[in-house]
Amino acid sequence: MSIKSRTLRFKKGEIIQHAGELNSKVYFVMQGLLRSYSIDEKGKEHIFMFAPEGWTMGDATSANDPTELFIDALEDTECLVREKNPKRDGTPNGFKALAKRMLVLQRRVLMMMSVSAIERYEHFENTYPDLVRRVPQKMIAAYLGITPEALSKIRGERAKNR
Amino acid sequence: MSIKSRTLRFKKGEIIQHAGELNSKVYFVMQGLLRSYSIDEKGKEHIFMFAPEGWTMGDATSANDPTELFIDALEDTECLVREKNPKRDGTPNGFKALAKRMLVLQRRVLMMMSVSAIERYEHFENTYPDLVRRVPQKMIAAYLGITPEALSKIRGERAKNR
DNA sequence: TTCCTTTCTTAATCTAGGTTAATGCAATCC
DNA sequence: GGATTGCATTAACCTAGATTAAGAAAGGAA
Repeated sequence: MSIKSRTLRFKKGEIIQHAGELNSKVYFVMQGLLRSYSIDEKGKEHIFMFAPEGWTMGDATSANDPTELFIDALEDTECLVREKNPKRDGTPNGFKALAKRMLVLQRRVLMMMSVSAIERYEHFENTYPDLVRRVPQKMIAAYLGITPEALSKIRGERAKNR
Repeated sequence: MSIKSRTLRFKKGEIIQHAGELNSKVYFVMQGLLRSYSIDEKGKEHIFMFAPEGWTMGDATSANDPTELFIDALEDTECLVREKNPKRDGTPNGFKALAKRMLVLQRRVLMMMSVSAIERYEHFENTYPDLVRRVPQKMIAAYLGITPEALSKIRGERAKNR
């Protein structure tokens, strides 16, 4: 294990990454505890993950895009820092593809925690405009994590208000 | 793009992968629509993802472990099939590490959809026994996707029943 | 120590979404 | 064609968890 990487120390409470800034680093925790989290419009924190000893912490966004998560140290922490996204290939199974799927998953987890069923539905509509027609309602409900009855109600109410 | 891969066709409704069996394949959809899902103890389906044209569908488990998801075709589908987990390296940023993080995420999404707050808390306890003491309650709540008040109530009730 | 801030708990209320059940429709099979 | 099966909708009721508020306990800083 000797890709170029240096050791960094963070003090308890220190903010390592602010959402919205560029940060191409990944942190491997040797000692201590990091966490990553987002803050929604209401100011509420949603913790994406904890990284104690032996875990790796990083935002799934590409090195060129603004980060979506805050990262801070919950304890005095010592870790190895590396650059993320070695830009190998574009094959369907390459790093890039995996990284992209990670990002989708990261957002999905955060959505499940922070937004209401109707917002998740609307996000689904935007992400996959054609699937709304290709897939039965009850499957969309199962994807959103609600019952078909709840989805039907939501859609009914939304249709009324317009 | 020419890793060895062959084309397969599935008919609408066909089940491509059963949870619990070994399956080392990854499917890249050329035409049609696949979905992956789990079935919980109550028999309820939870859809993990849809894969229309251009998307890749695969279970995040390693090629040697039993799968956790069902995969079926929602439409007649044509796709490229490849083997997953090219076993490159064990560096913290290698495929293996990424794949492991994917699996954790996959499970987390499914948990958010299918299990109650108290079950998520107990799963957290088992996964990170020491973090329960190292991290403030309110942060555990933010990780579970509930309020600190709700977590406090849950813990209080559980302490009573024993 | 004392003060101050943050965290945790308890309790009263509220609400999004679940559950159950009935109905109408569309698709599939004989 | 009729019969069966599965899907979508509506409505009445129920419950897990949110919200609000107020104390109690626990840390930190002086």
